[in-house]
Amino acid sequence: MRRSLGDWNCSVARTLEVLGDGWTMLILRDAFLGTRRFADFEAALGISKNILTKRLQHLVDHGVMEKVDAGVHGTRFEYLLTRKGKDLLTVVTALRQWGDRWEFGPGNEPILVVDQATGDPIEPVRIRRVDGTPVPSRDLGVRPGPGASEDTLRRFQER
Amino acid sequence: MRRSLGDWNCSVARTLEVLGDGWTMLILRDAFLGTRRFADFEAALGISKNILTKRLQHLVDHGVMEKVDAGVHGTRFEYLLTRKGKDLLTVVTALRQWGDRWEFGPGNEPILVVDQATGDPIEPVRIRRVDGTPVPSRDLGVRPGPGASEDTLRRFQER
DNA sequence: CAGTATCCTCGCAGATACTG
DNA sequence: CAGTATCTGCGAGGATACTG
Repeated sequence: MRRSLGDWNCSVARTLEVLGDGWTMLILRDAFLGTRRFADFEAALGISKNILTKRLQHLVDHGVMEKVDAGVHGTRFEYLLTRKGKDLLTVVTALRQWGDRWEFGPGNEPILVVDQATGDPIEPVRIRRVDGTPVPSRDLGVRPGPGASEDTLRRFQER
Repeated sequence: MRRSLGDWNCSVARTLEVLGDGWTMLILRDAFLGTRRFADFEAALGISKNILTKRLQHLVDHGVMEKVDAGVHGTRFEYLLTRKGKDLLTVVTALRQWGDRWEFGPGNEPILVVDQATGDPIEPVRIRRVDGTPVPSRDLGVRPGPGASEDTLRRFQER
């Protein structure tokens, strides 16, 4: 039986529980691009209503989006990214960036990260040393952190 | 009917086609931590053999991992991250980081990114300005890039 | 427009047994 | 050890109709 992702003592697994679903990431991508209304998500993604309802609800439940009534006359709901949600831009960007590099070819990015004040493009996510210099991925390693399980530690030693 | 993710003209969707599955990300997490052998993935994840076979095969097909015979006496297969695969560390790190911040609390990271030469921890992924200074997520915006569809552009204008 | 409420289908994932 | 082969279920996702 597959354990629930939330049971893992692992931030990666916990995060996947929130957005591991196939649609969620695409909803977020569109949200970053400014989509706010139910019908717009529906049309853009070609997702069925009941699924979209469930996904949006799930995101609201986890505090990633908030549902606000932006109705001027009558009700009109909008789904907006919270701060927690906006903080997922690194994840979306990392995904896009990898796709640009390995699955797509450069120059085709449908999403661009920009400085909101100036509108200028911003350098995409990178892993850096503490002095700020970027590290090529071949020079990067990984080791268990403070919260790692005994099992993780053991397997890490063996390698 | 749901379109195949690969049909989208979007790097995010393309990437999700490679690793959008529920297990794949966790396999990669363990791969980064040094897990190489079939049985170790199996034990660590509690995944059933046939599924694991399929996932690993999928990753090999997409050039994320390679299956090599590391047998000294007899055959012993190992699944290793390719360069393309190692380049996913930004994605895994972004996921972990978000989980640390929003779902877990700090100081619990089972994975730590380190400089392979020194072993020192490395600053996690961030989005930065061209001058190298990091940008808080609330100051970040997004706009359609070169490859954006007409539809995306239109919805972006409306917001 | 923004959803509920049903019904249905297909495929992912699990369990188990077997193989070189 | 590293899989393949088979059977089974269950639930995510789709289609459609209906509602305030």
